[in-house]
Amino acid sequence: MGTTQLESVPEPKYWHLKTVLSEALDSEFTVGEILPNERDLAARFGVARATLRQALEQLELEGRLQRRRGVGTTVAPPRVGVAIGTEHQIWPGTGDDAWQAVDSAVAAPPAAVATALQTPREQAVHIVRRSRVSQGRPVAAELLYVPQASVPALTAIDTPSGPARARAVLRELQRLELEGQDRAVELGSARADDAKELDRLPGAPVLVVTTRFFAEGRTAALSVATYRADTCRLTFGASGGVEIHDGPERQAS
Amino acid sequence: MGTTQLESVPEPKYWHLKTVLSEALDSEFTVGEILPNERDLAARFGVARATLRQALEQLELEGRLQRRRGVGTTVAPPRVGVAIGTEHQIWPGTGDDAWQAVDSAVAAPPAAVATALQTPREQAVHIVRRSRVSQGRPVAAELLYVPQASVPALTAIDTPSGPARARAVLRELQRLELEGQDRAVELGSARADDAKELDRLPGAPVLVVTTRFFAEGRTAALSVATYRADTCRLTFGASGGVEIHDGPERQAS
DNA sequence: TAGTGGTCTAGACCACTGA
DNA sequence: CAGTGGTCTAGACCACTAG
Repeated sequence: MGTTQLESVPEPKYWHLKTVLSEALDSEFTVGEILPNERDLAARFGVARATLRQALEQLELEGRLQRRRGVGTTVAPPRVGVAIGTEHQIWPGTGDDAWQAVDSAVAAPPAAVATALQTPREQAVHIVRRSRVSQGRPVAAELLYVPQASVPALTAIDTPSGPARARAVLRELQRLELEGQDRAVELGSARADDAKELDRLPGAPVLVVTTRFFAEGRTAALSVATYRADTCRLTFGASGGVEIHDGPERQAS
Repeated sequence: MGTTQLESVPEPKYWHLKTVLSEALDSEFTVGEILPNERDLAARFGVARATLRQALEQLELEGRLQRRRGVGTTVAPPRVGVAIGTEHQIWPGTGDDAWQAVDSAVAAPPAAVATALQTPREQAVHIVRRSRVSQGRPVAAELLYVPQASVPALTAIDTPSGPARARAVLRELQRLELEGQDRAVELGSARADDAKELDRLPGAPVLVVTTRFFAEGRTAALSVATYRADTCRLTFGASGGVEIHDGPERQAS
């Protein structure tokens, strides 16, 4: 019996470190400020650099910090609310929807995509690459898969390459009557190509938004958009966004 | 094995390892199968255990693996699609919506929550805890914040504690006319209490779904639900879900 | 109690950035 | 070029689970 040390579970050092740093960020740092380098920080807290890095990684995952090789660690601004749903209730590319067409090609889709599109495997589809920028920062990279059956007027020959070609595919797609759509959000890690476009390292955490567009009784297009998980908050519904989660907030502004 | 390092850019070992393991999971393992332990795997690939762990962590983040201390590493089943929006287009707790009321209390909310609710700081609110189970596994833990003004008929005294009290709050809430709602999804890391409920370690990656419920011209309730990011795919819209992202799929079955 | 994953250390070297 | 974060190593011990 004696002392009740029920929850005297030794808290991991990196967890405690994260808490301490998090509070320091709230009270002693401003957005954009550069933190001391990892070696100094580790020494200051009396831990190995790897342990310090474990705490920093968590904070970066939560959008509190931003780290760049060769530069340093800075205090990240609050996550930017990115609207999902409003500009996608319609065909992609309709109106100026914050997306910018980058490129387009005709190629066989990944197996999983072919399954969702209900097209035979090895059946080439249009693949349109788009990127989304918000407040001057790249926030998302998208691959849009469009079966050739959805844009029958397009022939591979008479269209230019690059952004113009991508826009041509989107334009043709908009001729169909959109009957519905389907969306899913899950956590993923950035592929090398997406990472480059998002200005992150490969493997960076991303929110993968998969959207199926239905028309003519089938899946007429499939969008796979990867959003930077560290800097983005995906918002759904009418108003702009919610400024909430569990952690303490930076400021009211 | 001899590593193919003939790439122009030296690919990190853990990244290459992850690719190799991912392909092995597709071809040589079945769901639920136990992998060799980390020390053996590291030796087999000729890397340090920390490096091997970096690859495993990525695969776990992507929902390919499941690791449990004291047990081992197993091949995870495909992510379960969890519907968001359908059972939340209405007041929480309406119908049997897969959520289970756990507990309830009256306390001062976190500062960020008070801001969103537009209630004065230090103003106590009802806090209802619910958990969501899908296919026998806990997938989400929710904290629902309800200002006392939204449920005026409730007095703190005459209601029992525990689940019954939680259900009473929900029941009162449903008397209001829901005027709209607002949702946001972002990446977070599990707090200690949520982690315990989700059967994960603190800091585990979670998808935080924040929903504001509007009634009587104000925010009548705020829900903060944390979903296991490793096992969940949040689905929106009509049909059940999409089975797609970039990675190769396990099997159709 | 044996075996697992989780944490931690104290180094080393590499890739990248900016002056 | 110097300084940063990113990768990697070879250990050690701890917390947890199950037989």
